[in-house]
Amino acid sequence: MSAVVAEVVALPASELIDRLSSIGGPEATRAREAPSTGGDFPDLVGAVPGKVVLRLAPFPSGALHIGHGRMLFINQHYREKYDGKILLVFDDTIGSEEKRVETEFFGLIEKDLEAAGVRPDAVFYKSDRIANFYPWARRVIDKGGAYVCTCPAELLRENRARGAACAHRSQTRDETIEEWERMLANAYGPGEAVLRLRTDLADPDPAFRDRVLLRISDIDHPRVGTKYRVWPMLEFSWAVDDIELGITHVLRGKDLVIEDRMQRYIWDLLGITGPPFLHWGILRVREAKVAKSKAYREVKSGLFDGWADPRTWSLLSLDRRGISMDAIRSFILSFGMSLSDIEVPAETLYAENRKRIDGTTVRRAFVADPVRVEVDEFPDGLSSVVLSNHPDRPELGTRTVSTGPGFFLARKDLEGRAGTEVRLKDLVNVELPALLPPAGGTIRARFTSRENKRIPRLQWVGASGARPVDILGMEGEHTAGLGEATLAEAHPGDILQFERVGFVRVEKNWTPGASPLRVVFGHP
RNA sequence: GCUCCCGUAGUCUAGUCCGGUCAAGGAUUCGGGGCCUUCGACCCCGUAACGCGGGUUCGAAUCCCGCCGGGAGCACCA
Repeated sequence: MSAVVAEVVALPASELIDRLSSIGGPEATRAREAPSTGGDFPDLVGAVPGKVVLRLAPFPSGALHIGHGRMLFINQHYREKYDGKILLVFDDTIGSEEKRVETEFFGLIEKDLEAAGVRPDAVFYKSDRIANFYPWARRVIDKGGAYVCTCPAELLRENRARGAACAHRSQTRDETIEEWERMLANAYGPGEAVLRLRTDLADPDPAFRDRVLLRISDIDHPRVGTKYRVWPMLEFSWAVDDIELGITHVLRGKDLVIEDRMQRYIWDLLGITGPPFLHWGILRVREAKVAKSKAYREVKSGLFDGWADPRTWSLLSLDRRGISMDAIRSFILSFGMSLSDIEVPAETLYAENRKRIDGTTVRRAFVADPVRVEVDEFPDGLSSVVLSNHPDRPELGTRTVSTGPGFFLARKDLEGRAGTEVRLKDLVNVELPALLPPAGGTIRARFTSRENKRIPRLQWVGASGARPVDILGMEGEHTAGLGEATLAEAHPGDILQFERVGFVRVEKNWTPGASPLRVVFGHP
């Protein structure tokens, strides 16, 4: 029975509703009326459970970031809903000078997917499939749907804006075939000739007028080198591969809407019925200001600490900060398939993560910029104290830490409190001296009482056994401080809450005399 | 400028297709209180929204028209 309950509790609300509805009865009604916390995901038209095939198509030029996360988790959501398959298709056509394919990112992206728990059912590389695009191009040409244009790119653009035809547009089909063969036979250099789709120059959408299907590039591809010179554009390659790979539903960002129309246009021309398209809007996390290209530069230059640097906001970096993929998934799915562009504060993601870790995360004391405080008249026999690991969760146990008379307090906590009585949290009350010391100095405070007074309560670390700690912050900055002695037992991967600082993830354990405890700041 | 898309509280979202059960639900933020985690955890309570103007209707967040605002595309990038 309990196993059944656990299973039901673990189900996403949408699936719960589906299942209850299939059972029928009053439960179904209640579930349907229950308020939804998540976003809305429409049914996929024509989807047959077990037969749905989706695809992820990243361009290997960087680590996946939270925006890509939306692609990942939406596809994953539908895969689960319909018991479908997900193909990972690296969109590694030749790109451009600015946007290059790099080998290292194939592995990195597969790692990202694994971390996200999205296991593709198969992996493909566009670059393996280039030759196959040529006969398809020929089919389009045979239908009279394309022509070879040798206009310079700028002229092509101008004509497109004006809706003007160039001389090449009136090519006969045979001429096009001949020119196309010449393109394939290396008669043209890069930029000298392209195969263009013949749409309608009067099309109201200037973006849709005679777009380019294939072009010539001599860029050295990391997987296939210079084996091919004629490369497909994204739209054409997908017009082919969405059919060849048997994709049943294309889910993509709304920046790609015009590509839908291109693909459909080509399919109509060839008498093919392709899959339907669904889109989502742009998702931005307010704090994630670093653009992908900048992150790329900073990682390359070494200014950032690799793709897991917190400043990249890559999925890898969030994992490093102890933000679970499950939290990221819920966060992302809460936006549904909305087409409006959204900017959401990172706090919303943090809240999602907190729900998962707060109840199970032990509390530890840490003070930044520590000031040594000697407490005069500190009670004899109070050499240690038993503290709860979690204020509301006794089941998380306790730990014993050694106390005074020597302590470290955070300088920030001391500021403005000279000469006042404060409480060392969970311990004793002391009176601070009238003057605070310069950096590195020691102050003497005086023990006053042990009663629980409602006065400012300060975080403290017992001087005996205090461990050095280094926190890597979200801006890549390091904060040095001291933590309680129990931190000697913290291991890489542990998630802790430094009280009044925030949740951190341990990256490197403390080693006597060699290394401080290194942690990465997660979130408040 | 042209094309397409989107407008529910500070932010995100449910509801809009099939008008009444929505004097609009949830999350987060914010405010107040609690707490030996004060600011920034956690718990409790609370504030807060249908972009504007017309129309249809007994009745509109939901349907129609106009306006305004925001975004994306207009690359031989993806």
